[in-house]
Amino acid sequence: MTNLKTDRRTQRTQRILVQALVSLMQEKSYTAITVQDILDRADVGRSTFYAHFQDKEDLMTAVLARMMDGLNQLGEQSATGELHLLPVRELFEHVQENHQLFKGVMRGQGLELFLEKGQEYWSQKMAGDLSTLLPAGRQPAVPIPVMAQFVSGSLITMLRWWVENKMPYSPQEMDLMLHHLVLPGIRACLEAAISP
Amino acid sequence: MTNLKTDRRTQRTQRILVQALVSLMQEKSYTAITVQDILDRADVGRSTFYAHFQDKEDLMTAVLARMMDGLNQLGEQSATGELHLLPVRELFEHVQENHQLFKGVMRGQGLELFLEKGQEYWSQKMAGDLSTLLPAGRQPAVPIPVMAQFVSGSLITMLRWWVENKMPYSPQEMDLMLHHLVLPGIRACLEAAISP
Amino acid sequence: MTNLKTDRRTQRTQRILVQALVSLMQEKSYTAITVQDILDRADVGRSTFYAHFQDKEDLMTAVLARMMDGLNQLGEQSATGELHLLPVRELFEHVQENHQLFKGVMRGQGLELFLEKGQEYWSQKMAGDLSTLLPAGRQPAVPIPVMAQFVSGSLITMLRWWVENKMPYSPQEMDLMLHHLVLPGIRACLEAAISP
Amino acid sequence: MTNLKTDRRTQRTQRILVQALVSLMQEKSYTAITVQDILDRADVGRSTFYAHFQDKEDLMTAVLARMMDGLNQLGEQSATGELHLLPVRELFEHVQENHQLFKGVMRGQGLELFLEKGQEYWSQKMAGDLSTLLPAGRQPAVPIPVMAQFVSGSLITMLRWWVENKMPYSPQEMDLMLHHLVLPGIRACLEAAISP
DNA sequence: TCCTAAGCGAGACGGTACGTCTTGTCTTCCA
DNA sequence: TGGAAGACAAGACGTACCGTCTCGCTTAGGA
Repeated sequence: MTNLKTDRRTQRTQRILVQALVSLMQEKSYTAITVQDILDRADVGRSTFYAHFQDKEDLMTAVLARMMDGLNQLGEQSATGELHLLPVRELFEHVQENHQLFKGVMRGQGLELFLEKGQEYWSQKMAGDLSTLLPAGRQPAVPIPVMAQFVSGSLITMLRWWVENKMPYSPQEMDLMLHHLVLPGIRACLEAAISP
Repeated sequence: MTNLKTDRRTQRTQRILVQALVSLMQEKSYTAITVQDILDRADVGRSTFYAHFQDKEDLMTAVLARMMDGLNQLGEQSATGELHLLPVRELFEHVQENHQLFKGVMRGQGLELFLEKGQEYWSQKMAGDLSTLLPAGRQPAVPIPVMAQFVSGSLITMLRWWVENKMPYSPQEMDLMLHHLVLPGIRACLEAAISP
Repeated sequence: MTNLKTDRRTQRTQRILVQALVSLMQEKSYTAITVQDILDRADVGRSTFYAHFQDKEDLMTAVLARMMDGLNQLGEQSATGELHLLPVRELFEHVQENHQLFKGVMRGQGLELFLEKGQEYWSQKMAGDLSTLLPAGRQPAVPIPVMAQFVSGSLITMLRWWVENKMPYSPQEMDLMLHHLVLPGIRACLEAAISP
Repeated sequence: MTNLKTDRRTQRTQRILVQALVSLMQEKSYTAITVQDILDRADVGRSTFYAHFQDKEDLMTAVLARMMDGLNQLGEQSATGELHLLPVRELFEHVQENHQLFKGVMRGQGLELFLEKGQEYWSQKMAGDLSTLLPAGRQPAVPIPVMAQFVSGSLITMLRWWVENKMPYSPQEMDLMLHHLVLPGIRACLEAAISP
């Protein structure tokens, strides 16, 4: 079988392309980057690009998937306390280290993709966590999906605001403030749950 | 003076163009709309368009400004109770009536512009309202701008989620849920304010 | 009656426009000149221009008519010897004095108009002169219109070449050379005329 | 080498474009032809056009170069007698066969290009031929370049007149008449040459 | 060792949209 | 009330990208 070789080459090319896009996004916004820019940076032919990805957006999706994987590992590592729902500090630290990249991601059309993927990812995670926190056999005052959306939305909103405004607070402070703002509402809604 | 005539014509043209874009956004996303589409719909020459707006984005800004003006009036009308910070119900009702338009606005590159303008608008409004609620001579546990960003972010996030998911709850319910989720955090932060 | 005043204004406007085009053609070719350029130079509104001339070409025709009138006067002044058919020296002298203008006229689309008008003008003049030189009741070896076309064509061709090549000979020399080249052929054709 | 393929494709595209322009010029004047017209006729994309030619004029130059090549071959074939300087009959015959094309070439801005290229081509050819006819070590009464310009100018002038006036004489007649008109002058100037 | 099929670079191509530019018309104001 | 000012529709221009394609080169695995 030729597949082994093929697969290895294939994966290498895709990795190179992803890296090229990441690298370019440190310099300009996703929208401003042309396919040609990526080809030049990756030293890859046009047809090769389109053999691996449908279009620029498809490649961006792969980039975001990688990012999400990275963030995911953060969550795994940190122990999740009672209502310490999200590894906020770790998240902000990680973003701080790659703030150029995140700035690129959050400008132009990339923003929509990021919001979509990010929201989806965190809100599902949230939904799961919240379910376990809910006393068995009770209905929360606000449906779980809405709460999940609220939490993940707040998180991403603040993240975006933080990066756009040159990270005026430390990750530790952001963690504290976010929990101050979000937790009371969540706790109230969980406690106010109604027995069915 | 020639200005009277000129101004009247000028305003008429700009209004027509804005209406054309709004009308088109009921049908497809902002990104998918071509300048030519707008010209055809508005029955306007290409050069005329570029005489009034730098590009499509510039026109979109004008559209959003109009929208914000419309929303602004909602806020004026409703009496603002103690912590009934935002006219959430009215807002969701208004969006419900124009949900096609809002869907268009929130897709593609329009989203970024909408978030930018919307966030800015609501968060400034919030910052003002919160200041008045803060007991005089006290520092809140979380800086006002952060709180304002949190509230307006939650609002817009939920709005977006609501429209994208086919408005599964009534405006009244959304108002209730949002206040359940947001207010406890705000109240806590304001009460936890520290005397300087 | 307003006609007097009106006519005077009308003529004044037309004169200003003609002068504006002439003035501009000292700087760039007829083709490169836009109607807007003319309006700016003449300090005249757009509609005014189109009230007086159909288009740029129409104005150019007026300019050329003026030029032809000027050249015509040259012909009148000089005594026409036996076969000294054309006032070549005077013509080249006149062109030399306005060579910037003529350069402009002979570039771009202006060339076509110039050739058309110039050819027509000179060749008709030629046709008349040649008829008188032809012994009565004889047919020339070459039809008069062809001869006229030949002479006027040679003249304009040489004129064009002379200006384009920075006028390498004096008007006196050009006169001499042209007559050396053209006259023998004409004389031969007239003498070889056949009795009908 | 990849060049072979590329060159072959490149030449094919350029040929198609040239043919498209030629084909269109049978129908309307060069000036009236749009780049889009050419693209449609050639079934070629806009960018492809601009990859091969700077603009419409550039393509026109290529068309004229082809025409000149065609005319050149006429000259090669015909034996050049003593003072039978130019293959006039063959030239007029060739033009007669393609008179639609030539009419298109000689209208609008194409005329200037045609005159430029044509004059240049024939006058250089003439200059060469005349030099060989000049008795060695003699100076002609009129400089060779001037004579060459005169001959080629007369030729093109008559050609233009002939086509514009619906070709009222046969190529054979035009040949005869042109030689009647041009040769005496040339012969005189060559004979009047002065020993240096 | 040679052969062969796949991955790949290079880049020509058709197509679409852009923002600029110029033209000739048309409307509105002003003297 | 007739002429000037200039906004406008129309549409061509040259540029920039896109996604498709054709072509040889390279290279690794099986014969």
